[in-house]
Amino acid sequence: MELVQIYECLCDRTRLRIVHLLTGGPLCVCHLQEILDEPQVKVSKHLRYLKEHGMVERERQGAWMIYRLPGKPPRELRANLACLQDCAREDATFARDAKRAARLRPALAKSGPFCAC
Amino acid sequence: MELVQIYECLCDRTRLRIVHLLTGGPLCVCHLQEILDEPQVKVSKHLRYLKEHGMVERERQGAWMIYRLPGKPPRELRANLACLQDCAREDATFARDAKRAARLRPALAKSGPFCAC
DNA sequence: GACGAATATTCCCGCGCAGGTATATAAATG
DNA sequence: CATTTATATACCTGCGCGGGAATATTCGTC
Repeated sequence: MELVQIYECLCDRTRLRIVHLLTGGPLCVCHLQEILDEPQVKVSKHLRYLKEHGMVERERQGAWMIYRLPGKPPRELRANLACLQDCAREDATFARDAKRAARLRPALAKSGPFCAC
Repeated sequence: MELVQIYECLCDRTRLRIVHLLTGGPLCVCHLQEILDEPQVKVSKHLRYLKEHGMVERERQGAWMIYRLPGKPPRELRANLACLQDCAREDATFARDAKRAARLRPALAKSGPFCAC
């Protein structure tokens, strides 16, 4: 993985928020959509971008599509994700995103057929 | 400084190399140009971009223009620069850039009126 | 002030990306 | 199979960026 590709993935606000959220664990699209408060197509397209650039993996779970960070991230990615987590701690938007995610993750664990959105 | 702006500055190969080089200390444009082996206009425009985004500062020194990283970088920038330095250590291009810079910096210290290019 | 060296700017082009609208696919449910 | 939910894709638009060619500016030297 090229270092510059990591920065290409992070240089958009929405993508940056998504990656930061996935830092806290996997999420489905509709949860991301609700947390970010952005239109579905926007979230979906950024997820596609991230997937095509090796930044995220996805896995179908019934009607949901679960996105997660790579299981075995290369060293540069791990370093940058740690840095991102560190920096995000002082940012209001990132903090709010994380709080919302914490409220929604239990629903994912239950893994019912339909989303709670 | 917005976190995403840092990534915007680093998401281009040439800019990434420039910022990494400045991590090792200030450099003038013609030295950057020689190290990167890129046309002058390309280097100059990326430097302009970096300056307008608060990533670098510049100072005239005779005929030269010396570029450097900000004297008091905010926390997020410091963290990301450290991360970049760490990641760059394992990359052939960054290593070669740094080696070339080490050979040219003494000329900057002498600070004659004209460049040694 | 003429010249050369160092650097910046202007003008142009092409491409890729961000965003939106509408439509398509896939899965679960009845 | 029809419907609803979840997600993806196709198509269009506008804009900003990367890159090159040519020109301008700034500084030092003679």
